[in-house]
Amino acid sequence: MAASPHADEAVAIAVSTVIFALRQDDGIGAANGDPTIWLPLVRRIREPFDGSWALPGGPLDAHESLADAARRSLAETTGLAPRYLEQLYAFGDVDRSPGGRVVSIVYWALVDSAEARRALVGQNVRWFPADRLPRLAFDHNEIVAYALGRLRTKVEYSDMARALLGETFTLTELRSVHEAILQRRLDPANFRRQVDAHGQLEATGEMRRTGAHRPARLYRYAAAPAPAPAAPPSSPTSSSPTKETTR
Amino acid sequence: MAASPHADEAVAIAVSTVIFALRQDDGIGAANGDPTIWLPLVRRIREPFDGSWALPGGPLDAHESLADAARRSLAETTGLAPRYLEQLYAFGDVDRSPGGRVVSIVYWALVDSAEARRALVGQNVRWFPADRLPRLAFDHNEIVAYALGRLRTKVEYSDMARALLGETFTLTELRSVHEAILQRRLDPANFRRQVDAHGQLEATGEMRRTGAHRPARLYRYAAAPAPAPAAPPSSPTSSSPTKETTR
DNA sequence: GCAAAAGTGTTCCGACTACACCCATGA
DNA sequence: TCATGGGTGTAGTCGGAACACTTTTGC
Repeated sequence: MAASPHADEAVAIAVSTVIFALRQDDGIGAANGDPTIWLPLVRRIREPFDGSWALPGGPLDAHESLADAARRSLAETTGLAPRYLEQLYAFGDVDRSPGGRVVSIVYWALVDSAEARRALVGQNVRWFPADRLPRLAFDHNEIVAYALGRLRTKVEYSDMARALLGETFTLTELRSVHEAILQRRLDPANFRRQVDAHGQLEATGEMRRTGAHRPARLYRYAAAPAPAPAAPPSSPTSSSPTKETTR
Repeated sequence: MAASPHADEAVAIAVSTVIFALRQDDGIGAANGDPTIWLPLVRRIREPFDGSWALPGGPLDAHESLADAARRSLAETTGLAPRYLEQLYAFGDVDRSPGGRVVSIVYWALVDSAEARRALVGQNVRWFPADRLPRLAFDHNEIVAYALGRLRTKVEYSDMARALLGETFTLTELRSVHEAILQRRLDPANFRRQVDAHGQLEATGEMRRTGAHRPARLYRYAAAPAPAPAAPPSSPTSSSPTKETTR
């Protein structure tokens, strides 16, 4: 049944997700300590762009919200359940998809390293370092670049980096997350003061010992995560924009 | 191309715009100097919400970009051509539109006062003060509240306020725009230093004399507007997200 | 003891704030 | 000359950046 008088004039809606995780290794096998940003892509198995790598996603089901569609397609294609999920942008240029007009509502997401290892990697799903991507299907290279920009600006003023870590962590681990995203070194002393000035961290009392040096205190987040993709008073469970997620 | 096996499961796309302007008067007729934020709404002439006020908008045409659809529907319903236009958010809750699933890609826009006076006000188009809206159709009250939040956070770090003013203006006029949006008084001395620290203003050499006091210098913006809804390197004319429009 | 990372202290600087003060005009 | 807004000067405060220094471990 056609959605408009002219069947070929219908506009399809798709929901895709740029999902980030940190990995220690460099892809060749050397775990050199400094984590870098990786993301999972799925190989397309039909035209257009058959064989190309693309963002996980799929059509919007009539009975699910946009965020639910993002979570579902993510689970179906990669097996991943993100800790953080936020709408990025709606991409709707007329010519962005050869062979049919598609508006893509794109989300971006974060998973911690443990969850990332759980991904269903295989013939058609693979992790790529965010700064060394192949030529992707559609306008997905641009979309990833935009998502990376958002990740980098948002890590500086929100607590969203916590979604990339486990329950407890050292300040050096938290700092290395920020360093991986911002791609520059941060002063350990100043970083420490900045994070505990926000008063969201509490020491667990435990220590983590690694290497030939003083052990580090372990911390956890005391406060709930900043209401990132939470809702304005109205609809608490479904998808609504944050008070101000974007600057 | 059928959108889905069941016609009633198709998801429609609409594009709507929250468009802001400043007005001196208070709606009753008293021009008391302090401008306030107003926005135009259109009266719905069919179900659902027949008779209710709603954001200007309409369906997405298959051959136009999202931003073009926003501009077109704005021109058709209100006659307005905004100076500033940027994507706000895609609203897609399942139950937001009784009688059919609709995903609304919402833009927000600014017009200057001269353009605002040009609007086709009539039986079915009227301006409302942004903080005293009636109950609107759909989730449009929430959408306006979200857009107001974005306006208020963005005015503090971008030059987007210029879209609400004419070619030349005094610093007091520019400051009163900020005050109207932020709903608080700003120190004239500090405001002056902040704006010219950004180095975007240049004095025209002209003066504006109003009232029984020292005339004020007129300024204009020297630099091009910050690339608000401009494009990452690729597509210069069409709709792409800004480098970082959202915080 | 020595290297290395954890953690503390201190200084400098730039941005924002508050507010005192002078300037130019119309009435 | 007085009221009013235009415009300048200046001292206080706050947060970030830089970096010296101490602590605690493994070897």
